[in-house]
Amino acid sequence: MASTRPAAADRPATIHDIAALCGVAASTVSRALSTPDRVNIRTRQRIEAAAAQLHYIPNSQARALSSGRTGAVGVLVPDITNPFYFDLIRGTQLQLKAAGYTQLLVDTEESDEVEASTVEQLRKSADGIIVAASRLSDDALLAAAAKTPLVTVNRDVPGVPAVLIDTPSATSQALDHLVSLGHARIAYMAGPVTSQSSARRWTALSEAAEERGAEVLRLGPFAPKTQSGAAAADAAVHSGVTACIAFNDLIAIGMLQRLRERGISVPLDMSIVGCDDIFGADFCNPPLTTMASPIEQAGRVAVSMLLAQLNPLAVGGARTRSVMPTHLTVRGSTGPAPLT
Amino acid sequence: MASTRPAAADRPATIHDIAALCGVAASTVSRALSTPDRVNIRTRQRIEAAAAQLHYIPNSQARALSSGRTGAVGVLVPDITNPFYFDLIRGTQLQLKAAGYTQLLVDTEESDEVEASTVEQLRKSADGIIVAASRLSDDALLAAAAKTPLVTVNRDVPGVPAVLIDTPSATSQALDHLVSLGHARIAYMAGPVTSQSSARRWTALSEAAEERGAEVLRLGPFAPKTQSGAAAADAAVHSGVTACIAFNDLIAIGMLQRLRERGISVPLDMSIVGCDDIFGADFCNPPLTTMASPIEQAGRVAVSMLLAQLNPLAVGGARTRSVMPTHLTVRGSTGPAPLT
DNA sequence: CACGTTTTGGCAATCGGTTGTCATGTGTCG
DNA sequence: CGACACATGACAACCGATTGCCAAAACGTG
Repeated sequence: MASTRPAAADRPATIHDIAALCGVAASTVSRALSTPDRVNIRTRQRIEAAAAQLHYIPNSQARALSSGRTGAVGVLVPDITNPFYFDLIRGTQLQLKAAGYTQLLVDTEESDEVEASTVEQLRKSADGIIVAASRLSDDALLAAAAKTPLVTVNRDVPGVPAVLIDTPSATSQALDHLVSLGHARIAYMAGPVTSQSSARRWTALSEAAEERGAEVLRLGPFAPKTQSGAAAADAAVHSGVTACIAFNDLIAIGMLQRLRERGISVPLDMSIVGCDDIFGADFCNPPLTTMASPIEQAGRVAVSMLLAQLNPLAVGGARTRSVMPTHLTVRGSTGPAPLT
Repeated sequence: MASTRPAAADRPATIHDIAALCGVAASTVSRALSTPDRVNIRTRQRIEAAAAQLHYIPNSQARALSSGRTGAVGVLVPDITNPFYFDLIRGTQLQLKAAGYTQLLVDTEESDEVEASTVEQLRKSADGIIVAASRLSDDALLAAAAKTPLVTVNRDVPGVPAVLIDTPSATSQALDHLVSLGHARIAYMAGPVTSQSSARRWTALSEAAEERGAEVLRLGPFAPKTQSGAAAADAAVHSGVTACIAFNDLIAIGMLQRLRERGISVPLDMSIVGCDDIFGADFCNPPLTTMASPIEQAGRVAVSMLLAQLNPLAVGGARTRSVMPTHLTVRGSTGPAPLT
């Protein structure tokens, strides 16, 4: 049909196109689509019909610019290739999508600098941020949280909403498990020095060990990668312990491989406990005894907490801290202590 | 200092703040920052100093709105939790960051509908799109590529730039390997029906089998998850083959687990070949013989091809197709055919 | 029927940049 | 020394939506 409008080009439709088609003002279209109550139901239906007909998709940039809300949430993880984060990412992705948000996933490469600059960057282009296993200092996190809605995962800083995974308590379970199997000298293969969860876990472990009269020693730090497992295994063997609790499954799996290479039997000569129950923990050789937790759920909870900050509609203050339970999953990598 | 300007608030600095500080127009600031040559070097330096002093960070929304360029690239994968994509994602992330782009990672949940709507969505908020293992039809992909710069990975559609992983040729290698071990009846455990790589691989495999006088049969389809491995293993056992080539490592690993449960020895009773050499393929039990390729590099190449589309500065036409080599990595899951 | 109240919808400013146009100012050359 | 090209920077129009403000319309009531 011959139209007098400038161009019904192939270009995506805007509210102006809709307005022209309906013979109303662009602002009315905007209202009809975002605050339906402020507009006559019949006008609204005409507008909705026109929007559908034109395959209208709102321009998120423009919306962000004028409203200040971007509809995006940044999710920062230290290492995308660490399977631990798969489930977390999956959880955040699902929950964010359900709420109509877009996930901006960034790998901070275990670097506090990348993390800091990303947080700063995201302050403009995201409505909120979820930071997993932050490498930032408490102060930096606190400052960031003051400027942007932010939720941490596995990082406990007073004043910053957080989802915590209760590995410390699972650590005691792991210790009990090993002690009951007759192990008396146990090593903790520590994670990065900047990792708060590693520190918390070691504290819990050494306290629990004292109560039970077991001896624990701390080795490392080790990078949370399977490659570090070789060094960890060698350190463990050299230290003479009969059982190890690793910072995470990656290190534990790496140890398994190295010990096998060295002809040291797991669990006959050495027992290994991992942490996180990542992809692979159930099919490595031997299958790994590890501390499991509902990671995907942690991601969902983190999103919920963040959204509660963004839309403080609920009267009661939103939960600002959530602790995910963790339990020990016993598989084949732990067994009775070798006879001396 | 007492300033006459409206507000030196805590709010992030804009080019207007810089302009006011330097006593020039905002447009000059814009030019100084984006087209430095168009501005006097001394003015420019003053502006740059002011920008640094004010910790100026450009607002990406505003920039996107007026320039049309968002500085973001969408990366679509069917399943974030599939380890195959870790390396790909890592590759795209690194290369994109190096080029100053932001990665928008989306999990399309193996759904063509989600994929289609995401592509449409991203058309506005990203400068280009990389689609891994697309579930869309050739026509849909072609149409999308016409509207948005787009590169596919592992999906060959004429007219759409693509990075292909040459698993078909590796499939022949795998077949040779198995035939030389004495296997005569071999099953291919197919992937999703919508997966083009699965189809291509089957074609290559059946052709190669004909040349070599081996018998191959196709079982499935199976979902690319370890859970499907159980069904795959049972189907393989029932079919009476002595060796299987699986669509990917997830299925292969699942088969390993199931066969172990059923007391069938790998590789004594059954040989298994996977594909992708994902995380876990080297430490499962037994370690998996699999077809390996430089996935991270594939991600980087995909980004390069996309960026070449975005900035067609090079005179010669950009490469529109790139094939990544694949080779067979022999580990413990394959061995001589059992004596009949 | 007049008046007050509530809906309803239009106008225009605004978000923070980019970019085309144009008026200067500077330098070079014949 | 005049003419001309070019470098420079100001102005203003946009990009596509949101939103405060106000006027017109619709409604109800006495």
